[in-house]
Amino acid sequence: MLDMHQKIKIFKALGNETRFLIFKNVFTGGYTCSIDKKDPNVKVSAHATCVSTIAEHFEFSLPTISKHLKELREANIVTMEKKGNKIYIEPNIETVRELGGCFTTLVDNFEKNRELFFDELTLS
Amino acid sequence: MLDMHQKIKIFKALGNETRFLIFKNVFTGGYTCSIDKKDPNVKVSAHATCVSTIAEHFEFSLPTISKHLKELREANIVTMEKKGNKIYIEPNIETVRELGGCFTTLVDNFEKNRELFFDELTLS
DNA sequence: TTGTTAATTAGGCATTTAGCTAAATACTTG
DNA sequence: CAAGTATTTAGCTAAATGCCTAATTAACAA
Repeated sequence: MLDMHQKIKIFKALGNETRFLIFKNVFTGGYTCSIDKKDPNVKVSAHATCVSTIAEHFEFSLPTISKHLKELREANIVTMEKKGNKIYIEPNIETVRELGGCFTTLVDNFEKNRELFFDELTLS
Repeated sequence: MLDMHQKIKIFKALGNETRFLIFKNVFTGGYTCSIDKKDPNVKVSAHATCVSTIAEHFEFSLPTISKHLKELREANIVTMEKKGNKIYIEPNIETVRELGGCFTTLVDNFEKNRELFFDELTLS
């Protein structure tokens, strides 16, 4: 389960346009660069991409993108794995799934509680 | 459907501990103050609470809480309705539900695409 | 070993954010 | 209308954020 501070970290990470777009890119942009051009046998996964490849899609400097990626990693919504001198980045599906679940649970509980509340009213 | 900038606004709003806790309070703290003490017939909803009641739960000044609430409202995750000289605040369930759905869809699509990707690999 | 590529760290600067107090606005009540 | 209650606005400051360039680290390749 994600605790409060983990959730806040995730929201802070995604609450910036650049990081949001980087996150999107990690999710959707992986196919074109998932396999190392020089060594097609090196497959990290269907989606993995690397820091400089992501940076190509942005106007910002590489250090800026690197720093943003660090924040996404610290929020645990992407994973980074070093292979050779590259770092491969993937979305952390488990965390994203859990976060979605939190919202769904929140809404469900709210509506259940609201029902209970009005039930009590009609009884009294 | 929530567009990108709406989502970023929501994440930014929830990516601050104070606002996160205010949001939590709007969700969970409503029962004790939902009915106007002086006029029990004024019921906004099972959950509505007001600015100063929320502020009681925090060490911060009222203007600070007010400003945070404004940000939550502008992110469209709470609604505020004026009745007399009080403002009643409720969670915006529809937005929260939609946000949860976004994450679920994201995860589902990712996994579907991953399946497709590996299917293609085995075919070739 | 020397050069090249990939990424991070350090340090600096401009902007934004999060808090405060004091003042203003809006509504209610005597 | 005057006093009281609820909330927002204005204006300020300290801290955090987001960006940059230059320097550093790490791995690979000739």
